[in-house]
Amino acid sequence: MTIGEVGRQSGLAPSAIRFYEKAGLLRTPFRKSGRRAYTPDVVHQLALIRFAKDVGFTLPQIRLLLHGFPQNTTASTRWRTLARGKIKELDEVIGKAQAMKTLLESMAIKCQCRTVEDCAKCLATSGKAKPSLAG
Amino acid sequence: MTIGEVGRQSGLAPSAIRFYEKAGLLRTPFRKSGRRAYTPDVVHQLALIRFAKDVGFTLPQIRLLLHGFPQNTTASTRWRTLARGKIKELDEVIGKAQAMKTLLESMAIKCQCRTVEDCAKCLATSGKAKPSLAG
DNA sequence: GTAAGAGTTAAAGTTGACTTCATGTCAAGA
DNA sequence: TCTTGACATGAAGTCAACTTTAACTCTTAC
Repeated sequence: MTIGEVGRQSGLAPSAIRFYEKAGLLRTPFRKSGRRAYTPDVVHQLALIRFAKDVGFTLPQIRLLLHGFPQNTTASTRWRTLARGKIKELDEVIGKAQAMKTLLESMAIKCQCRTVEDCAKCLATSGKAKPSLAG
Repeated sequence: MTIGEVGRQSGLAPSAIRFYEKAGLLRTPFRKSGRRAYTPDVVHQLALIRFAKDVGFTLPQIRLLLHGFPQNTTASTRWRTLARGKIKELDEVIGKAQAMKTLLESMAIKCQCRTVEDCAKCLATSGKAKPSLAG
């Protein structure tokens, strides 16, 4: 398969496929007169990469998942190892977003300020009571 | 106050304060022999900017909040107007992150694949049943 | 034989919110 | 007076995950 065909089947731009290759996610395929000649299983590999991206992994993390463990490491072990940290990250994202939403809703409901300058002073005086988002 | 003092009081780098000025969040202050000379209320304004950032607004949105409405628009109206869209965005973020987490947990629990290549094929065959994250 | 279309590369551009750098000015303290 | 430190500016660098561009090669169809 040419890189164009792989792109159509996987829904990716050829440039993205080349990029994944350079990033170490895909092995360099055979070349036929200079051009990449893929076997069809690369489409599965790309689907896996997409799935990993969908659950939040970065490209370096996906490279780790694919090629960063001792060779006899099972896939389930690889997933579990990486999933632990990522689930933590996701919990943080969720918590932070919920805190932001709460803060925003209470602001939209309770703010009686006439000018934004009033808000600035209001925040300064009530600042200590505000829930913190830091972390 | 010099920009350094403002930075120390607001917890921001002077470069960030200059950046906010250029981005249209802060009005250009008076100059004393070329240097920015601030009145203390800029610290409140910066606290407000930080708060807006904390609840998820981008700098262009904050500029809108501060200077993008007719002058007699109340602060509460400004907040409500901008909060509506942002809350929607946050709901999407939360939903997406929760979906990612669910997918990741089920992967970590249920994956029995020996190699990651098996995962790739497994995803290809069961792909239609997978919950979509698109959107 | 030639033109269109797809492939190749390396390098630069994109977005957001800044920081860092290079270079220059200025002011206060010893 | 001289040094040190803070300030000024504009340009370039940062991160992620690609895309776009420029310049070139190669295949295929006519």
